Formats: sequence, structure tokens, C-alpha cells
Amino acid sequence: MQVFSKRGYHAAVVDEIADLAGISKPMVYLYFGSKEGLFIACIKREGELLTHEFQQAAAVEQGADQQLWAGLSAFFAHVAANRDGWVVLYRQAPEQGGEIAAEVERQRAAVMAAVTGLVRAGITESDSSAGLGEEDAEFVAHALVGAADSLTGWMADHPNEAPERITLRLMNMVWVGMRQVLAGEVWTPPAEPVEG
Amino acid sequence: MQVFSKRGYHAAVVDEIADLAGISKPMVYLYFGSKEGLFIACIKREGELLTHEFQQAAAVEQGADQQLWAGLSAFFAHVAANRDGWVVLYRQAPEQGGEIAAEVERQRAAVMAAVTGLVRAGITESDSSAGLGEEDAEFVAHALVGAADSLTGWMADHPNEAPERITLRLMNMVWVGMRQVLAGEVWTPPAEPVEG
DNA sequence: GAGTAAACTTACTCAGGAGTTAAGTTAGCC
DNA sequence: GGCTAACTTAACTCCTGAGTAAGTTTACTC
Repeated sequence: MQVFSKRGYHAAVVDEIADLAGISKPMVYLYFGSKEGLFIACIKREGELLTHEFQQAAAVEQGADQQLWAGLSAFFAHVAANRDGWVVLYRQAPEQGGEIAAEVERQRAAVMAAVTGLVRAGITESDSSAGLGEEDAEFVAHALVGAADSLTGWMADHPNEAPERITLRLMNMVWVGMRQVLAGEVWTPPAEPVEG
Repeated sequence: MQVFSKRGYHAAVVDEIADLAGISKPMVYLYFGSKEGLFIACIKREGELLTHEFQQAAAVEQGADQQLWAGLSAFFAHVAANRDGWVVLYRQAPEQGGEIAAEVERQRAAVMAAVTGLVRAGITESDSSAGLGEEDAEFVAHALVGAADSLTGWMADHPNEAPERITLRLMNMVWVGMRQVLAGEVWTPPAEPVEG
């Protein structure tokens, strides 16, 4: 994870990974078959761990907003403690082909589905759904995950910021806005085009 | 750009790039010196173009929200028309070392600074600054850029969605929330810890 | 403590791809 | 027609790094 995160898949050298793990290269091939196999194992573990922690945290029966809060808190806590894994999973894996791409897609979709589910719940929970539907849930989920991802970088620059505080800030940015939108308050752009 | 975007820096083969450009490999080396030089040129152009378009759009004198709206619209329009460039700049470049990392960092910082500037303006423009400060501006800017990045993926799955509509959705998610927070409405988490 | 299987290492092979060299080819110009 | 500039083609060198083969240590059994 550490090496893949720092160097990227292609630039990561199996020898370095083996050294760092305190074993020799042939052992890596014995255990994982190939570099690709090793990488897939990394992604799989990371994705499943993250999804599991997120859903575990969000599973408690309560309002959708609080579930989302719990899930995001778990997410940030996990990433803060384990930045490499997230970087590998979300930032650099997608461009590879074949089996790797497939596994990454699977793990990512799982994360996205979990978030989308909570957002959807938040929308339908509101009485006045204000015309927001499935597409909006997906949109918000994408934006949320992207924001969270980017904030992992911000978090690295602010090591004293607790994951809960980050979640709180993010919830205030997003959820309060969504609630307002659901309540009918909408921001609108200027009527005429701003520039030719 | 196309090849770097599809394959990633390391897996990109100079021969393929040359073929696609309709020139021969030695010419690539004549013009750019090395693969790294070529890549840096790509990043530089992309970053400067994007920053320029964003700032151009946001430069018109008006409310900070409308400036942000204009800037984000320009951003989405640019990325929609030129996905490869964004992918190269934001998603895969950072993990390389040396000169590449330096240039990427420079371009990214420029984008981030532009966004942060507008968010900061939005905060100070409000009468009741509600205790939000520079750190909050940076936080929101990070979240915004991350969301925008992630939404470029969503956009690729929804080709009929106009960039302006995406911006509108995003503005409604973020700005309305921020306005509410500035006005004093705050979302708070459950009092007791959700899980042990 | 010899025999042996499992766990491991050292030292290799071999392919792919960055970067180069050299010998053309084409177009424009005097 | 010869000269130059801008290129191409195609072969090459050389290095890095994935994957492997053969040998060596460890640990366990009788």
C-alpha cells in the first residue's frame, strides 16, 4: 500500500515492496502470483474495509442526516489513519486496464452506492421532496465523495483537525444547503449570460 | 494528453504519442527533450489554460456568488470539452517525483488559490461572518474543487447535462448551505457518541 | 543427528521501452 | 542543379524491472 501510494502502480517496484515487507521478491510471487495480483489484493482489502466501516457506522437506526454524519466520520477517521490505502483506491488505480480496473470499479461502486443510499434516504425523508429524485441523489453523492476525497488532502495539511470536525464542516456545507433546497430555497444564476 | 490520460504517465509509450501526433519519435525528443519534458509541457498548458478561463469568467465585477458561478461554469465547460487534460492534471500527475511534481503542485495551487479567493470574498461579503475565517475558506475551496473533480466523472456518465446545470446543482448544494451557515443556522451532530 | 519438507534467498533471464544514431527523403530557395 | 532545413524510417543501445530457477537455510520428525 505504502509503495503503491507513493509511487503509483507502474513506478512501484516489487523489490522495494518486498524489502519493506521484510520478505524477498519470490515470496511476493508465491503469495500473490503477480504484481497485478498483489495490487488487486490491496484494493480489495482497502475497499471492503472502508465500505464495511462506513456502513457499520451508518447502520444505526436514526435520521438520515445522522447516519450520513456517522458514515462520513468513519470515513475520515479511516482515511486519516490510513491515507495510503485511500490514495491507492481512489486516486491512481482507475487508469489501469483489465482485472485491476474491474476490481477498482467494483469497490468504488460499493462506496458510491452506500453514500447514494443515505443521500436518497435524506431526500425522501423530507416531506417536500422539492422535485429532487434519484439523479439528484447520485449527483450529491458524487459531489460528497469528491469533496471528502479532496479534503483528505486538506486533512493531511491540518493534522490537528479531528475527523469529526471535518465531517461537521462538510455536513454544514452540504446538508444545510440540501435541506434549504428541499425547503424550496434555491440559488439562481444571473438572468443574462455573463460573458459572450 | 490523450495517451497520458488513458494510460498514465509510466504506461504511456512515446511511440504511441508520436504516432497519434502524426510525427516520428525523434521529433518528440527534438521538441521536448524527454518524456518528462513533454509531460510537463502538457501539464503547464492545461493548468494555465484552466486557471485563465476560470479567472476570466470570474473576473466580471459582481457578487461573489455570481463570480463563483461563472468560474465553476467555465470550469465544467472546459473539462467537458477536454476531459483528458483534467484527468492528467488532477488525477494522475501528483504521484510522480521531481520536476513533474513541482509543476503539478504549482498549477494546482493556482487553481486552488483562485477558488479560495472567491470563497473568501463570499464569506467577507456577508455582514455576519459567523466566525468563519481563512481556514474555512480553504476548507470550502478544497471541498468545492474535489466535488467538481468528482462531478467530471458524473458528467461523463450524463453527457446531456449542460455544464451550467451541473454548476447550478453544485451551487445549490454548497452556496445555499454556506449562506445559511453564515446566517447562523448550523447542523449539529448527535450529542452522544453514536458508537463505542 | 540424518533425512526431509517447507520457507526462503541469491542470482539470474528476458521483455519492453526510453532515448539515440545514421541514413535517407522531401520541399523550398538561390 | 546543388544546398539547406525539416523531417522520417528503421535500426540500434542500454537500462530497468517483472518474473523465475536453482540453491540454501530453517525447523521439524523419527
